[in-house]
Amino acid sequence: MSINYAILGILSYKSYTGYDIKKIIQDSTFMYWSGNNNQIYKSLIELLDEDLVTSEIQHQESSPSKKIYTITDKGLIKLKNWILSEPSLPEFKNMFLVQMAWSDSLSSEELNELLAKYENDIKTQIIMQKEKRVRDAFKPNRTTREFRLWDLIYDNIISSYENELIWIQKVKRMLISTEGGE
Amino acid sequence: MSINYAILGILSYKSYTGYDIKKIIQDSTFMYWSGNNNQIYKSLIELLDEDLVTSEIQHQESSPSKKIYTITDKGLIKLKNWILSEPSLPEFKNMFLVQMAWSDSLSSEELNELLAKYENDIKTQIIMQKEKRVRDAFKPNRTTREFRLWDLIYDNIISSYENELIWIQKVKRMLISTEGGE
DNA sequence: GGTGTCATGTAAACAGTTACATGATTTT
DNA sequence: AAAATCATGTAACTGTTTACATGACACC
Repeated sequence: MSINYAILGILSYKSYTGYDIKKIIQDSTFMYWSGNNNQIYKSLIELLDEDLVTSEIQHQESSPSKKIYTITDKGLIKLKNWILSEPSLPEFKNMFLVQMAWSDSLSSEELNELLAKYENDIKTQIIMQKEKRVRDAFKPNRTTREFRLWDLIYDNIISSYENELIWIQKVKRMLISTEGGE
Repeated sequence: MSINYAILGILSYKSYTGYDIKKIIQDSTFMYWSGNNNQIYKSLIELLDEDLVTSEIQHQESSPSKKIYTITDKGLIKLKNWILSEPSLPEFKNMFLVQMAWSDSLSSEELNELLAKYENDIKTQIIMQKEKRVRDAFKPNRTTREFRLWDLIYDNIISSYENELIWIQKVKRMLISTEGGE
């Protein structure tokens, strides 16, 4: 499971509990998994079985016990090998394109409304992602280079949405400019 | 299942067999499902159960029998309602960003190599997607507007990859310009 | 007194992929 | 002679989501 590498990465930064990891993944845009319990706790069991992480139980008064996971040397090697491995291509899954593919059955008004809704949703996303960039708590910053790498990851996400915005605005222009034409 | 709407859309264009639909989806970039048998044939059974499509068996000499699926009025209504419904946001799933997040553990050379590989893969994709745009067989074109809509879908895919290329080139510049710095 | 956070985990359902199975015809 | 295409379908597995379950504390 690819989420295992995301978790190994997080643990290479610092030791965490499953609950911590869950929150980090849920709050992250680029670590795109939902981060539900089932995924995280199952992953951690797998990583333990493969000796890529160890766990230490920490009892607390008046709070549930924690299991703190720490990456092993074997885990660090596995992580580095994966980082060095062939990158995979981004997956663009956009149900809106499927909707658009058959939207010639709509009237101009209906189609314009649909496009406007999508444009609005994208604009909202851009604002949200820009806020996230400023507010996010989990942002490794051990070296100047690491800080820049993480900054560029935020750039990627924001520019993806901005590119989508430019595209949908082009779509609107192209369809309005030819309305009723031919 | 969202693929059901993609199939309804295809059948709103023309009646097809499961095998035809499978090939259309496999060849399409924006209909992003793998289009394996299990998905298609299961979907078609569901659509039949809900009376959104009907099937007609066509026997052929010296070839396996076909089941030709045709959309019903109920199916057309269901499709139109879905097209008019709230669009969902695009999903950008990019494992490369996760790789990059922890790549400060690499040397400059290793990192540059990783970035170069990704840049190359993206460039290849752009060429492939531009070829697909020209060569694709399945491209509804019943009205000028429909032709334009499909053209804009191709634009979306290509511009997504082009945006990714611009981004990775920026990443290279940003990291090289500060190499060894601070 | 209800909701939210901390912290672990499991059960059931749904979605998706890979591989298997059949059998004829066509292409290399 | 082998591989690919046409055409249907199933089995087994993997991955993902939603919901359930527990229990204490903090906040409103």
